[in-house]
Amino acid sequence: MARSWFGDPPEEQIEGIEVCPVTQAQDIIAGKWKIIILWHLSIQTRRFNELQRLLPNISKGILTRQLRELEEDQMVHREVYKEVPSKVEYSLTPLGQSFIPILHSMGEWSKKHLVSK
Amino acid sequence: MARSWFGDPPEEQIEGIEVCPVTQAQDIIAGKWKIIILWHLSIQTRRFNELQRLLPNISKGILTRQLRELEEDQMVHREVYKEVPSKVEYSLTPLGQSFIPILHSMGEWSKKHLVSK
DNA sequence: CCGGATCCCTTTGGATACTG
DNA sequence: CAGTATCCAAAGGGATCCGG
Repeated sequence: MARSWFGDPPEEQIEGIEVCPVTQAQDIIAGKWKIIILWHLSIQTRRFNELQRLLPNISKGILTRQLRELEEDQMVHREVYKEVPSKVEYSLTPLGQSFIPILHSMGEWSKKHLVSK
Repeated sequence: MARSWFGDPPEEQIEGIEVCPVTQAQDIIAGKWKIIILWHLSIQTRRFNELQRLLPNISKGILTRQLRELEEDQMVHREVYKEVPSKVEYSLTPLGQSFIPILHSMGEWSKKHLVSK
């Protein structure tokens, strides 16, 4: 698309409306299990296997990936213990903890409005 | 998946922990644009074209699909005006409105914690 | 055995052209 | 204006295998 004008044809936004702020959050909590994982971790620190058992039918691979992504987004902390049967604990980072109220609101909202859906 | 056992083989849950409640919510707000759309509608009712312009680069097809899914989940109401240049307005249903506090919390959280991520 | 990497398939998102 | 239909690309998810 050639810009055949001089000057600087502005991007033609709708009135000066800025991009809504939830876009960032959306990005972090996307993924089929992210919110659920965060919710469980908001209750207590969990080991890998515990998480897997808590989640309906998630596979190891997926769980690993979702956790890694949450780690990259600074939401989850991963603590590896160098033991014989290896042991890894996941917990919320400060950023993750700051998200807890929202998680619990969502939990309440779910229980209240989505009962038997 | 056939249950080849008599009795009722318990699902081998970890201690009596029930499925976390956010699962339902997760399902509704999954989808790349759902939260963003809901957020915009929480500010005011919008027409199809307005939404399309408010969202960065969403295509008609996707926008339609996301809106339809939100409609199925009773989050969004679709009002069609039988006029010559057709006109459709989207707004939040009562259920959708009950979700507003969470949307705004997420917005605040985003602004506060994810500034320049 | 625990945790994770790999591979493959399904689902989702997206560009474009066409319709009422 | 507000969609549908089609086709394509990309992401996401899941079974299996690998390293300690």
